[in-house]
Amino acid sequence: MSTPKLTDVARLAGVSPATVSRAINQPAIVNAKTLERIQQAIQHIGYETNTAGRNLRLRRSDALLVMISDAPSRFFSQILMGVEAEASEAGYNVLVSNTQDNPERGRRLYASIQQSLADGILTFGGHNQELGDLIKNHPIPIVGVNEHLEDLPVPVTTVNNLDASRAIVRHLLELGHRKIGHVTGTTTLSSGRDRLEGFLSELQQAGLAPTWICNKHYNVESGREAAEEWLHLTDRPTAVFCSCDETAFGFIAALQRKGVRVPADVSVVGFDDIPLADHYCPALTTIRQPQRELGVTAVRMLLERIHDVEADIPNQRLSGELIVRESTGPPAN
Amino acid sequence: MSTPKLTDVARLAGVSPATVSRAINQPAIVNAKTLERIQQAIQHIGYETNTAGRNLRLRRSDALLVMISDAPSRFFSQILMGVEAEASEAGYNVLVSNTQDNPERGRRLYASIQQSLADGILTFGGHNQELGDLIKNHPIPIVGVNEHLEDLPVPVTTVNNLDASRAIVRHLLELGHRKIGHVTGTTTLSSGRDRLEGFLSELQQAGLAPTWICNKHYNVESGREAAEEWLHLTDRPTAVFCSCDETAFGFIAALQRKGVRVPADVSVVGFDDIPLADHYCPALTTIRQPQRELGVTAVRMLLERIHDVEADIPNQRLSGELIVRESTGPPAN
DNA sequence: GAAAATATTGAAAACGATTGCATAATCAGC
DNA sequence: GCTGATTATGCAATCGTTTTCAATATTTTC
Repeated sequence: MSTPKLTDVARLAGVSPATVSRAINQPAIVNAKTLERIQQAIQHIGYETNTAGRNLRLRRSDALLVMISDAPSRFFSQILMGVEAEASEAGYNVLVSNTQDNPERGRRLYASIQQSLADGILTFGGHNQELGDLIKNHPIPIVGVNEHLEDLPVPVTTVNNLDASRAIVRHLLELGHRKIGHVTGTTTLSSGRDRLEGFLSELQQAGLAPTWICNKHYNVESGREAAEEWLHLTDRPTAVFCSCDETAFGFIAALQRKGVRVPADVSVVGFDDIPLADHYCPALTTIRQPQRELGVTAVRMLLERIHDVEADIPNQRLSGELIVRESTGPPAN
Repeated sequence: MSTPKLTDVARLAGVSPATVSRAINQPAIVNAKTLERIQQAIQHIGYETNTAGRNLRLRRSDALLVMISDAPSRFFSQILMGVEAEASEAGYNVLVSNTQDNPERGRRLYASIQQSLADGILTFGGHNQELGDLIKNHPIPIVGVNEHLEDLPVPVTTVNNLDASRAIVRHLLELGHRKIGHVTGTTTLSSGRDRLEGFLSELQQAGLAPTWICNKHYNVESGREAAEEWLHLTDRPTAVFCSCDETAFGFIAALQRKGVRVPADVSVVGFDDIPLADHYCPALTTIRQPQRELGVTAVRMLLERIHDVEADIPNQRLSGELIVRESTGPPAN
């Protein structure tokens, strides 16, 4: 007497379970009269199809898996919201899993995927040994978010890091800066490399060489450390492109503490446009990432792959927008 | 020839499927010799139990559902990491779902829960109509995180907002402040109310009345708005307790823009201790929330409830820690 | 050494849905 | 009114596990 099942509906409607199943999944092929009777019955006893039974029979799961291989990324939750919305729209559930540091957990996860835990994988963050193995052994739909996966035949969606970085440099050049520095992100990640490359190439095109390259990671501490270095430079850049907003904040805060003013003494640019960027003092000039759209796009790509395993899915580069605020201005002199 | 199943293992090991199942789930009751043979076979063909089949038979899902009813909360991803880690440890998967604004989606979700989509629910954020209905109709294990759910018999885990707020006020009193204000969080949420109440009660105990109460929400904009108000006050508090770090940042940034110095002109305290708090200028005095631990605790409570539906599970209040940094100091005069 | 107790295993029936094949019912055309 | 095409339905097998019940093998006990 617990949850009603297909059979209960069938009995109530006076038809066979097969017909009820068809009424639900392919209403077109069942007689209008019968259909209505069945729908009434479903309404009446509040029937909902059982996922486990259906999954077992259909050998699929209606679930997407979100994998995060590192600490919660900079704006993970924003993207996740996009993922969730789009997936749910398409009738899929979203599983979250973190493979951090634990190869065994990663292995178990991948193993369980082959059998209907999830129909596809969305992976955040960089390359990953187990992921590579998985793909080799069991072709399963996978789409990468934010970072390219070296050597792996996995379509990815990212912001156009190259163009965005170039736009930043152009902005600084237009303000009159000639001595420009860059605090890199994690350069083992493709985004870190692309931002660096965009920075370098645009400078080169202007006939300039970078004044300062500071190799760091995507976090606040990196900004503070970079500030230390900057303070000790003999030839200081008048503008610094930090690889993400957090780094920019750490950089600015550490400088302010030493009495250096932004942008009067040095201009600073970030990347991402996190909510705080507009409410910092000074408000941060940065690149707005289409966070939610990244999630949505990733799901669309994944579903396409799921529905047609052979489909050739190209990488998607979404464009970031330069948001000019207070942290950039003309060079001191 | 695709993924090996129980039967394949059985055939290879020369036993019945039943024995293989036992070897996996209750190794103790199967003969040592047989057990080893079975394990060899499992290893050999790389068998992994099929979730759908198992779930169907056992009528459960080994999955927990994370519900988020509002925009990605302030430190959602941190807590989610805790949830994921603890759940995975116990062999559970984590589903993420967002019911925001869409009652139909909420309904569908709840409906599908009754039948093995998830064994339990973790809900972030406040009360929720559908949730109430769900509980009434189908008792299912649920645990709340961060916020109390009015009227619903749902155990929750939160930081001890009352004590933390009191600690903040005590800190400000010790610094010599007598005119203290509070920018509230969302007071339709229990956390917002508790922080306010802690603030008021500690002041009262010191024989003081609040100088300023500014009703806002948990976000950056609120901080900026509150700053506007503060600037127009005739009797300005010398210290302001902002209900979360973001609000504090918005508040400080807007003040700095007007030339008001923190903490020289006004002391500011936040709540949460997000990563940026330590790298702001000035570094923010705030309450450190045990974010990851909140997630872990929530999962433990939920699992307890799942294993014993009758269990009486008390609310868990984790304690926050006051972190004194640069944004608070003695009053101006 | 036989009876009784215990330890291992297997056969078969679920769990709840979907679907290929076959059958029954309806209908068009002459 | 009969044949052949079409439309609707039902039967029964299947997806991969788990578990009850009964049967067999192994010990233990006297």
